[in-house]
Order: sequence, then C-alpha cells, then structure tokens
Amino acid sequence: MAVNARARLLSTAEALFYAYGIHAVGVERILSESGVGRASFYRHFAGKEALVTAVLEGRDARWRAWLSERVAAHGGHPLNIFDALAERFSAPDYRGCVAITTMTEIADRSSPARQMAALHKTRVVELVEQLLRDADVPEPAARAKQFALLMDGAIVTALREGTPDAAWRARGIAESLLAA
Amino acid sequence: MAVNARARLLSTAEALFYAYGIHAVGVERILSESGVGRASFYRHFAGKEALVTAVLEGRDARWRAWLSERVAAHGGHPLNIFDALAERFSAPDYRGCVAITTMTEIADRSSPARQMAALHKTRVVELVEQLLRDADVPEPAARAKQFALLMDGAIVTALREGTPDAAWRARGIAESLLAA
DNA sequence: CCCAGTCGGAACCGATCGGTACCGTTTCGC
DNA sequence: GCGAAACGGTACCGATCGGTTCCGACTGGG
Repeated sequence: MAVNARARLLSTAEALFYAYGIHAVGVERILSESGVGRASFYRHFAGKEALVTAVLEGRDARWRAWLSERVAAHGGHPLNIFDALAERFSAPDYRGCVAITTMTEIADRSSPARQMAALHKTRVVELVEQLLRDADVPEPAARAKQFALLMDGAIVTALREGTPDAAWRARGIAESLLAA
Repeated sequence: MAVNARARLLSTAEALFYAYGIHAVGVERILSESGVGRASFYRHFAGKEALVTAVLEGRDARWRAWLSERVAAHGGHPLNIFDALAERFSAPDYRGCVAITTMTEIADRSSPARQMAALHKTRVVELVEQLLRDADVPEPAARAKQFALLMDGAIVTALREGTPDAAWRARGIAESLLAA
C-alpha cells in the first residue's frame, strides 16, 4: 500500500471528477477513497488544481489512444468515430467529457486546468483531421472542425438522454456532410 | 430595498450561476450581492436547490422567448437560429448554457434541477420543430433533433473558442442537411 | 393609527472546504 | 543492516459551506 501513491491519487481523482464533477469532490474524499495520506498528497501535487490538471493530461492521452484504437477496430474510417462514441454513450454511468465539465465548472480561462482542457480538444481535432486525411476526404481541416462540433454535440446530448442515440444522429449528419 | 426580495434573489443567482457555475457560488455570495437577508432567502426558497430550479425555470422561459424573437428578427427561417446563437457567442463574457452546466455539475439524474434542465432542452427541441414545420421542412421531428445536437455542439465549442465561429460552422452543417 | 406582513442584519450551528505541520512506520538502495 | 526517502494517520488551521433562529425596522391596508 505504500507505493504508487501518485498513481492511486490520479486514478481515484479521475473516477471521482468524472462521476461527480470537480467542485463537488473534495480533497478529503480523494484521500479516503485512495487510501493516500494527506501529507503524501501535497508532496506529489502543489494543490487540488495541480491534481486536476494532471488528471486532465492523463485522460487526454488515454482518451485519444482509446479513440484511435476503437476507430481502427470499426474499420478506420472517420465516420467510425461515432461508432466509438456510441460504445461510450451506452455505459449506464456515462457522465460526458471531463474536458467539457472543466470548461463549464471553471470560469477562469487562464487557469491551468482550463488550458489543459482546451489543449485536449485541440489535440482531438488534430487526430480527427489525420483520420480524414488518411481517408482522402477533401478539405480535412475544415471537416475536422465540423466533426469536432458534432462530437461535442453528441457528447452533451448523450449526457442528457442517457442513450447512444446521439452518436447515431451525429453519424448521420457526418455522412451527409461527406456526401455533399 | 425591502421589496421584491424574491426577484432580486433570482436575478442575482442567475447571473452568478451563469458566470461561475452552481457549486462555485455559495448562498452567502448570492445574499451579499443581492442585498437580501438570510432569513428572507429561506422564506422564499426551501434551500439552494429550490433556488437553482427556479432560476433554471425562469431562464428556460426567457431564453426561448429570446430565441423566438431573434429568429423572427433574422427572417424567421430555422437556419436563423444559428444567427441568433452567433449574437450570444460574441459576448466577451459568454459562459455557455446554464442547462448544460447543470447537467455536468449535478450527477443525480433525479434531482429537480437536472430534471428542469432536461425539460428546458425538450422545450427547445419543440420550439425548433415548430420553426421547421412553419418553414415546411420535411420530417421536422427528426430535423429538430439534428438541429438541437448542432446547437449544443455550437454552444460547447463557442465556450471553448470564445468566438462566434462555432455558430457559423453549425449553420453551414445545418444548411447542407436541409439541402440533402 | 395600529397591526400584520415583509424585510435586512446578525449570531449561531455542525460540517466541510483546501492546506500545513508533525508523527511513527514501512520500504528500498547501498 | 543502516540511513534516507516515501508513506499513512492525525491534529490542526482559518474560511466557507448550507441552514436555523431571533430581533428590530420598515411598510401598506383597514
């Protein structure tokens, strides 16, 4: 139990932030659920905000790796992005995107957490653009921004409806974009 | 100063919840900025959650009235929805949609605030559907759901980018949907 | 004119917030 | 096997959380 305190803090915090939001989860709860001592926490992180930023950074990397993998598994076409999203939306405890949550919960645009959330979205757009390029879709940069808007719209809609329907709806819109 | 305590509470709370989120704003701050006494607050509302719900209800009505009015001012076509959104997105202190914020901040789906937020989105879809019907767009119900997804995507994207560009992007997507 | 209703202000409650300091223990490299 | 580093636990800090209670002032209708 005395090793990997940092890793346990990160995974526990990520699960709690995802499920309940950032402001709703106190340091106290993260400590008790991770089994990490109070002092150890402040040895690894400058404070709660640093933990939030680190969680966002880790989630960014793993989320994009997951998306790449699932898109490839579904055939590798950019439209398969929405098949991947549908998998996530089907989870009964789906709670949206932590980056979006961060943007709604933290008003200060210059905050490290906000900037990390913005960076995540930028990187996702780049990933989508590469997928479009690989599929020889014309004007991949403009298309990627459109796809990103559809992805965010689907995520928010799925959070509201609690079903994967929004992924299919977004996929249909994306299809008609590519057909035009 | 001794009149309209309830109305002052609602408008102050709405401004603060919009700007900083729900969990980040304490009752204390709402009281001091509205000039309402602590006791008066609990005479008018059962608690913070009741205030949140009341704010969401009022905002729902005014937001839809505003959208109807702006769409009409822009010509009355369903595509003018995105012209209206662009106006909002241009505000330097634009902070997204309180209903979306509520859904990300409050995990409990059965909470009155969450249900009010969900009701708002349902009513917006109905409004959009009516606009589509008035414009003789085929399959208005399905189109309305697509438009709603584009609207939510645009709102989240605008919150991230801080520019009205997302409204034009969503409008472009909506145009190609209607052209197909 | 007076009284009932509404109001703002303040004291107070237990709980929790993020953060600091100190303690004794466990682990691991040398 | 010894010392340094990392660890979990606890007590404590001022501030704030949402909520209750009481009080004095102001206001408007009969």
